[in-house]
Amino acid sequence: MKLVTWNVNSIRARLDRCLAFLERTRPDVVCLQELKVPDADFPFEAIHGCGYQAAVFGQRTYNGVAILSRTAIEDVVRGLPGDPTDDQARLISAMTAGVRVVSVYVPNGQSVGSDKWAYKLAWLARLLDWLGSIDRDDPVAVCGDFNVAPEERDVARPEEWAHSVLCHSDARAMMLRLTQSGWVDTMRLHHQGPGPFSWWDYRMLAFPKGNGLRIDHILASSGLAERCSAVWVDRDERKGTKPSDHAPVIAEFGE
DNA sequence: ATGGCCAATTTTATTGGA
Repeated sequence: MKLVTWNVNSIRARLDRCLAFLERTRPDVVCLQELKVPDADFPFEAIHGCGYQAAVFGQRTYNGVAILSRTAIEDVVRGLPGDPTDDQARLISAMTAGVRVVSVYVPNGQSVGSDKWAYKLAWLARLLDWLGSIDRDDPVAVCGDFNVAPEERDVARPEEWAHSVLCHSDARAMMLRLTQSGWVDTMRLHHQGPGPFSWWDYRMLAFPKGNGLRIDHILASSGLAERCSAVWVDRDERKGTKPSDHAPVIAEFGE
């Protein structure tokens, strides 16, 4: 089973690239983030034409997450529990291909100390609470843009990013709690770094200069992680015309 | 062997991203 997570930074702006990626890579399941469309404007027909079902939790302008699958998608749950006042479309979960799949878009946090920073930490705390209630013996994959580079080896230039919202110790502590509670960072099963990176800023020639960070992750429950045979980043997706600033992260699972 | 922000909307500026 080939599983992908990809922050596309607008599904409408990225549709052609997204379809070409599906044709070339033929993943079984794809978690998308930053759709930036309401459900009504999601390109269901084009995705179906590629052979994929889609479960969508969209939102106008910002956020929006989806799960695509070549097989049936069941038990779709939209939104992260724990705060009835939160109306941001940042999490969708569903059963497909024998796995509970979660597509997450963690808040960026903008700047340390801002209102958005507080929202990021509160959202991560809610995510940890919710994931704590899930049995890690079941096959579960939590995939998405976590907006956290968990360790120094996840940053090409750590000194440059030391004070950013992506590397702050409070955010890193949340990721550490996840990986210490039975959620396996699948990339680190197969690659010890530095890198591979999954995001490069559009500005300042970050990509050609190699100024990347690993902020997109595929976490697997203990039960699923045992089946993880390979993980990699499709770096080529960051090249060429109109790329997303994120590259897809891909994990392969046996059986 | 990549390229000097990008996308959406509030649209010829502004906001948020990360």
